[in-house]
Amino acid sequence: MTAITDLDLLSAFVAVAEERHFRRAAERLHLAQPVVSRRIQRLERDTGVQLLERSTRQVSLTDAGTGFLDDARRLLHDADLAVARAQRVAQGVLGRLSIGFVESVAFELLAPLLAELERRVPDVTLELRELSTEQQLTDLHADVDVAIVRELGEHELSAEHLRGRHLLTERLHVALPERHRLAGRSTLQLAELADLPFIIFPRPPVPRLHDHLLAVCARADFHPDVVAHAAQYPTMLAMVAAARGLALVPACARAIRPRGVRLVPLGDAHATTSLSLAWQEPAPAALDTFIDAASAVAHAHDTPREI
Amino acid sequence: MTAITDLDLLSAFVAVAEERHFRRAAERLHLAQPVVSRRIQRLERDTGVQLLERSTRQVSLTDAGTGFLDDARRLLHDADLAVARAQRVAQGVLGRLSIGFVESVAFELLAPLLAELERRVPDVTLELRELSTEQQLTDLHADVDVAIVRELGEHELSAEHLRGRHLLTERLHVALPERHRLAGRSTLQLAELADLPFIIFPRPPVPRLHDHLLAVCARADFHPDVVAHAAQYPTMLAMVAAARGLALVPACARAIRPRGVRLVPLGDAHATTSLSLAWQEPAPAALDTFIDAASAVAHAHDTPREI
DNA sequence: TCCACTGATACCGTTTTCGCATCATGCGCC
DNA sequence: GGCGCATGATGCGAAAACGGTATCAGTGGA
Repeated sequence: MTAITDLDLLSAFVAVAEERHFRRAAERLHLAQPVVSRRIQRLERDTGVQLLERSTRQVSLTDAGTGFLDDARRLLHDADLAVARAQRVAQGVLGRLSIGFVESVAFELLAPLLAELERRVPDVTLELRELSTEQQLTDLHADVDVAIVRELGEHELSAEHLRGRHLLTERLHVALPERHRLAGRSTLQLAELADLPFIIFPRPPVPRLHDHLLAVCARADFHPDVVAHAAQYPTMLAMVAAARGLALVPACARAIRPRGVRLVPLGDAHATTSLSLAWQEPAPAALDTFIDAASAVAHAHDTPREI
Repeated sequence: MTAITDLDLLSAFVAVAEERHFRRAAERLHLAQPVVSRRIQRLERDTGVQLLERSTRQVSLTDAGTGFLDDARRLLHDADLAVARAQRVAQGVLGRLSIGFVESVAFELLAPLLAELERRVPDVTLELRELSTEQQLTDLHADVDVAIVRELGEHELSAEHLRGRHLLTERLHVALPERHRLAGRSTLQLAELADLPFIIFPRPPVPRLHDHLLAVCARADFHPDVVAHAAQYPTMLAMVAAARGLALVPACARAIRPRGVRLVPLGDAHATTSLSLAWQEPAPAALDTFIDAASAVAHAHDTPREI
């Protein structure tokens, strides 16, 4: 098998072919002229093909050399390109990133986050998957590189290679039918809702938020009177609009402007809910940029408004 | 500039990536295992990118390595391809050959010659140019790699790097109007034509054939009574058919079966005309095959018939 | 005829690279 | 749970490869 192993030989050949002069080619390559002579000899020996016709007065390409010149240039270029691509993947500016997120992220956060990622890493292909928090933490290493989840506890990060980071905390709001007697209030206390009917997230599919909201109520010393369950926000808010009960939702639910529903912020200090990032090591290099972008976008949404 | 110079590093990387095992990769490459370890290290150092994740128990590709594997395989393949192409050009089975030929070659010789070349060197692109002998010998190094010419003298080959080779000799025929009194003869002697009117090739565009035919007549001790000139065979034979005169043409003119014209072979020993190849060094590698094919085709046409 | 200039070669010191032997580490088995 | 085996990494000495300087040899022009 006669094959090329050293791209320096190709560089020498390209230089000589373009300069048609061994000494000038050597200068271009910052080498002594005999080195270039030997590289051309080695290239011709390795390929078994005479590529250059040379006398002491002039250098010219053979037919085989003419064709090989194009191939050599392309090979050198492709080699550089391959290295550059690998470097860009390692830097996280090229590649693929699979992002999982809970439904409510799509209300406000997702659009500016995608815009920011497009700005920072346009060559990273994003795969978006709307999933529940539970599904995401389970599938984390399979389909999802990074998850945006609700109510991630610090203690959960002890799992193997599981890492997490708090993103933002938002105030809980009460969703009321717009003709409800409390709908005109600018703020409410949980205690005022103790005897009212609640629509709440069902435990089996979304246990985390279910448990969190019950815990929030418990800190206000009551157990809500649950009259219905809904696993998605539009369903839940439609039920509120139909005056079946009221619901506790994150502030970002305001963004979907539900018809016939008023959202009133809760004044209780602990009436909040958090969004966090979670991922599993090793992660794609684009993750760092993603975390940065997500934090920036969350911060921009967080500070101007009250939590 | 961080770049690859050694394709052996890529081979090592591909082997390790495919085997996911340094020792097996080393065996595949017929190397000791430490060599492979160091080649991977060198590749990662040269590119500045970690391509493999390796513990003592398993080897896996990083994201950058996964993409780089494809590029590395393609680069190695392209390098082999480039060498193979150059070798094929040097062997003359790939490339380009420009063939010049005089008009009469198209009558008989050209078709089987092209078929033979297609069979022997299908990847050689042929450029065909019908030109006079004079034009070909002038343009030889410019546009035409090899010329098929009439009446090439040995003394002409003394020119710089001009080479030649006799191809075939064919008998001259007399072209007569089919109702001419001599048209029924199976053979004729030049001396019988001494007083008849001749149509002949004009000297300026085709001096070689003009001079040759006059010389042939001179050896039969007469100077033809030239009543008209024609530079192409169809024109000349149309004039013969119109009974303007008679003409001397090579045997291959039979192949065009001119209407209203009879071709009668000349019995004189010297009443022949030759086709030769001419080329200029250096010539494309495909020339050898061409000479071989042309000789074979000429021989096949030459031997079954009388010259 | 000589000179200037070209690519090829000889030689030498340095660097690189190879293979062997060995080390460090991590998983599995008893 | 400690021992053993397999794996990739490292140390080292010998050999090969490589680059640079000096020089040779061929060619074309003054």
